[in-house]
Amino acid sequence: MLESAISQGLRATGRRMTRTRKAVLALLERTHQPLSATDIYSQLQEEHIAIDLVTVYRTVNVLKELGLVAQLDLHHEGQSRYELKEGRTHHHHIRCQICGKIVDLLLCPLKKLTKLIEERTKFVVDDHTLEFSGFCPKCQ
Amino acid sequence: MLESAISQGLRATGRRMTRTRKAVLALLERTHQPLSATDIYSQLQEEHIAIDLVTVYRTVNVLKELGLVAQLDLHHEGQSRYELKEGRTHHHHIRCQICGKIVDLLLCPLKKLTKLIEERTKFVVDDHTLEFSGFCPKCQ
DNA sequence: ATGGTATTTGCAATAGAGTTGCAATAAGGT
DNA sequence: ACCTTATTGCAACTCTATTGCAAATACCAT
Ligand SMILES: [Mn+2]
Ligand SMILES: [Mn+2]
Ligand SMILES: [Zn+2]
Ligand SMILES: [Zn+2]
Repeated sequence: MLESAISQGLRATGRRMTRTRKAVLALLERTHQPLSATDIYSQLQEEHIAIDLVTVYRTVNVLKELGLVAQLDLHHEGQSRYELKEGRTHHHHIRCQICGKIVDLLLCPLKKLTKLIEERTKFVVDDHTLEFSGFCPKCQ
Repeated sequence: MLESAISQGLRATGRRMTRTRKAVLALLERTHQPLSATDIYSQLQEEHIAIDLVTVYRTVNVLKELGLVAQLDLHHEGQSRYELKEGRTHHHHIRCQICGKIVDLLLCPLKKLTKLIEERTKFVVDDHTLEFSGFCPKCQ
């Protein structure tokens, strides 16, 4: 189970598995859209799980430090979104400009390009972001 | 000259070419890095050109509406940057994680990929963002 | 050149995302 | 059950960006 596997990662860095961390993890686990901090906050409110918004921020930051969660900064969305990495490989997203729906693109086409860029720019490439936006089937 | 060409675009939309718009345009024209609003503000301060920060924001938004300026939201930079489109074609950037240097990547490798994504997701793709980060030659 | 009018500007207030300080609470090893 | 240390909630705060409004200014018509 994810929760106990994660407890280990938490303890290994002197951290503790808490009620709020369980709740955030469980929500991310069962949700298939990347969620913003306020999404997480209000979803847990609806489920009558008491958690402060600041705790949501601290929780996603811890999970990010442990490498369990990816932070997405989508273009023209004023806030970050978070999704579990668990199992899933590196991938990118497309977002509908009308309804906001976000779909995974289960591919990353940038391996070759990275080498080309390193040759041309003399940078060492460490990371990249790639995101598409447009109109989903329902909103066309 | 850029300024008079732009005056036309401004007037065509019932707008006016002003002292502050000239100053922001001239700065973007002579600078080769994408600039944030506060960059523009403080650079003009140094040049003893009086302009309020809110006017900088309003100016880049107008230039964006006219299609003269591109807004970049780079990953993990809390603020947007702006660069003139004048002459330059669609392109992407790489940023140094140490010194913040931003270099143009004079290519966009996403035309074929866009079609593939449209077929797979049934979205109509309208836009994309692509950005690399790493370590520049000096900071390695 | 002068005047009239709509646009633009600066200032102050405001909004929204995210962070920080600190006392109270709770996790978990003993 | 106890003790120590990490975590939480609340409030205050930071930072980027936007909005309302009165004063200033661009620019068109005279
Ligand atoms: Mn995803
Ligand atoms: Mn550029
Ligand atoms: Zn990728
Ligand atoms: Zn492109």
